[in-house]
Amino acid sequence: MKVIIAEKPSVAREIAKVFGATTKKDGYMEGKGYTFTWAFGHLLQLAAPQEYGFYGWNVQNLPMLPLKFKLAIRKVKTKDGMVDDPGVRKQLDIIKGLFDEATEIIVATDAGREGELIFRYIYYYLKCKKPFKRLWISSQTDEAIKDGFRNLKPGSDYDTLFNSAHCRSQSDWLVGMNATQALSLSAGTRSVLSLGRVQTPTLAMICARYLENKNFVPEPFYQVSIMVDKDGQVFRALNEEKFKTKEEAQLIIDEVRDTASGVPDGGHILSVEAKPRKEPPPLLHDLSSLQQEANKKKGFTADQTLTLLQNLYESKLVTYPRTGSRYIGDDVFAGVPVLIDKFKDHPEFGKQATALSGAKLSKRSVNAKKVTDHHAILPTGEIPYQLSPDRQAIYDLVAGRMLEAFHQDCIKEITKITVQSGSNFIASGTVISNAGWRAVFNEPDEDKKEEENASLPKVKQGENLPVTDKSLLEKQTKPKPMYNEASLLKALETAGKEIDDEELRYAMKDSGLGTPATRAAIIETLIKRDYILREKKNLLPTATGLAVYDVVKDHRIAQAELTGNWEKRLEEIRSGASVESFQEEIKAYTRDITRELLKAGKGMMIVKT
DNA sequence: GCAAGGTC
Repeated sequence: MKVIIAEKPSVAREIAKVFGATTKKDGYMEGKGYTFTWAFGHLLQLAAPQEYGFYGWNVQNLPMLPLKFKLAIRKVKTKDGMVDDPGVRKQLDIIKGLFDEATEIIVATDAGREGELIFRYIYYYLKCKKPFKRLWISSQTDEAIKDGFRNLKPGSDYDTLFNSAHCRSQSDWLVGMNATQALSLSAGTRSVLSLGRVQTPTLAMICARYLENKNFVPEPFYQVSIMVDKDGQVFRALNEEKFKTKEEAQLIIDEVRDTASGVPDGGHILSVEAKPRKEPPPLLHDLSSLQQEANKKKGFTADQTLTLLQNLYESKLVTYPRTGSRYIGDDVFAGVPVLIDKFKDHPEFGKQATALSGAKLSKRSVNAKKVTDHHAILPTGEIPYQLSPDRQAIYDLVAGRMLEAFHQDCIKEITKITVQSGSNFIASGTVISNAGWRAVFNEPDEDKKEEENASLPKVKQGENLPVTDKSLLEKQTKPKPMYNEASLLKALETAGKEIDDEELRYAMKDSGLGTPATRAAIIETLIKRDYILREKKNLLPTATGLAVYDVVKDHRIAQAELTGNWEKRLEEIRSGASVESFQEEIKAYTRDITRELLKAGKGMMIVKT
């Protein structure tokens, strides 16, 4: 008997379907001489400190450097403390029974570092010795699965991938457990002051932005604008120079040849530029972009969006939610026209779905090379029935984005009129001549400038028009806004570096902080620790958060670059570099940070709020 | 009581 093990039930079911195996058993399926079972993500984790003899929280134990890490069943919190998750224990028993009967195991966990770790931890925990082969696919279509089974790889091909995964796991344990105890013990508060490779740089970003915003000194500046009249249609034109003093701006005002100063046609049209601009449709959603959109449009937290999306996924209404890819492969794209047709009767999108039906679809989101473990989020085409309003809202964001992503470009007519009246003034206006993808949600363009005119009259170069008004604008420089969940999620993708270009940001995905699946949990952890709080939409540090930031801000543990460096080393391990030298560096770093925090925490000021 | 990673 061959046993196939997947990372999660949905994938096992997909594979079983391709084989034509339909017999459902408790915790697995079977048919055609194969058995299909699954994990639920990580069933096993590195054992807690007490499993190595480090009892209690005690300075004497630090740094805790286990000689050999142990594995333990995933825990759940109950009123009696942490206990083995009963569901996990049961599934492990089922897997053990199947492995015992197996002649061969086929590893079908997700094609990536963590997928490898999920299987290997099970395999080693169960002390299994059976031979195993690896299924390596990046799409779960029938064709991709069949293809993958024709090309099974030797299990040992992925030994170095496992090594890098295991190193990642141990390193996070060593640095996180030791730093957390060191700081908590030395600060002398009885509360937990947790630190970690991901959560601490995240906290640092929130605190740094908060302080920058709070300490920002606004500087006043002055600009001049005029109102110009074309046959009764009045538009605003702005002098683009920013002046530090009122007096300088006043000189510009004084030169304006407006009607009040006795000049009937004092606005000379120097030039009129009108050019169309194409705005391509947005990419399909991955989890992070959907969380950002849902936060902006509906005010949902990252955690709420993930929960709602998981619900929709379990109801088979949307594809796998925790994806980091905004693309689909050609195989999935082939099914998109049918999918679009399913929305012809949708109350909000019906018209757009009908318009798209049979039309040429944009292929911007189609790129098999950019599909990683999972493709972008799509509706499955199943018809939803009586969704709660929140679930419906998320479902509509997914469905609407699909229609947008395959729609035509939005064509904008951008007009720029330069008016001379003493100095030069510029009027700009954007008119959408063909809405394209923007017709789906039909919402105003968010990055429109304040001074932009809704529409501009037709004027000709060389014309002289009356200037009906002139005004001095008093403005102030503004600080960067505090982080909210949307802007924080975006910043985590690029580890705090500010990159606006969508494609460029996408290229940095692998060097971001955390993963799509964990970012919501990171935010919740910081809130649970009383490091940050939600105030309206913003995420603000608490006194405790700021105190922790103050202690760690100059240490590597607070810097996103730590993850970048680890990732570089882990990638080298994956391609065969020595595991030992990295492990020694991590141990040395653990000793350093523990020693420093034991000292630094003593001077820490925790103001209890 | 603690990390980050995955998922019901």
